Amino acid sequence: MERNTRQRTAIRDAIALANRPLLAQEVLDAAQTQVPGLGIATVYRNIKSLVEEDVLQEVRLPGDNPRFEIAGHKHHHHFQCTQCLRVFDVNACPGDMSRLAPAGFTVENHDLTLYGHCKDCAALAAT
Amino acid sequence: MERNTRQRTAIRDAIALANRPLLAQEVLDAAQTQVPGLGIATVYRNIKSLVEEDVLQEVRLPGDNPRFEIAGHKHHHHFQCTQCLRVFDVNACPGDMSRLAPAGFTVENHDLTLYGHCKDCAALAAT
DNA sequence: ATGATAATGATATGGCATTATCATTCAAAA
DNA sequence: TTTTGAATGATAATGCCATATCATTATCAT
Repeated sequence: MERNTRQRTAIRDAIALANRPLLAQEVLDAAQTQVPGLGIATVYRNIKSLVEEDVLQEVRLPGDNPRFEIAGHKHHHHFQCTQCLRVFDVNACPGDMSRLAPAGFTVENHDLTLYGHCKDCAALAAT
Repeated sequence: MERNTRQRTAIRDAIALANRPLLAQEVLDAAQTQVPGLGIATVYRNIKSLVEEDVLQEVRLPGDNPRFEIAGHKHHHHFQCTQCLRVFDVNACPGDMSRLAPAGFTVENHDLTLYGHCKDCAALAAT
């Protein structure tokens, strides 16, 4: 992955513009609007190299396949809409979690996932 | 699954005694101490029916296969040791998460996973 | 204790995400 | 513009978890 191809650019841009973590399939769908013939293998290849280059970072949610977002965001969490299943960033954190763990356990990190209805789906449900 | 077999009992007991969520493979390992010839297919079959009967409930952690614990516990979260990879219950919760979500989003539920060293691994690391 | 049949164990199969293969295309250095 | 090999796209192969299959075993109502 040393050359700048239309495909690679479309993949990186699709993830950057989405502003939320995308599944490999979502990346393919989004990037195909720029490069119609784009193949899924190219998506996986470029995601992998972009993660190795720290341009992207992997986001894992319980029970789901990996999603990818632009790396470098400060500590944050995620929200998954139970309706459309899309995942969004949550730029907030309840704070220190050390006190929650049982005695003798040391807490180094944490993951928080919120579930509910996203703005779009909540608006639809309200009608 | 209408008969009480040694296998079914061993599987349910193994999960109950572990007092933490177990992977199918961990259930097999634990239950085989009671029923040496136990097969993995029987573990999957019984876990499935015990979940349908609400005796067990599934626990999903980011990036991991399903684990299973006795159902009916009150709202709680989980801790995964980054050393031994075992998962433990955390009987605590930071509380209401509604305020964390972006405007327009409604929060109905949440999952929290703590990462660090469990009591056993922390003790070993301290030596 | 016996018989009907549910459950088991070994293993083949399925499902699905990801990776490997390879002929072809195309980026970019000269 | 030519050249070269990295990247692509189509698809086969892989890996892993879970389920299906089926001959055998064992539960439990009678």
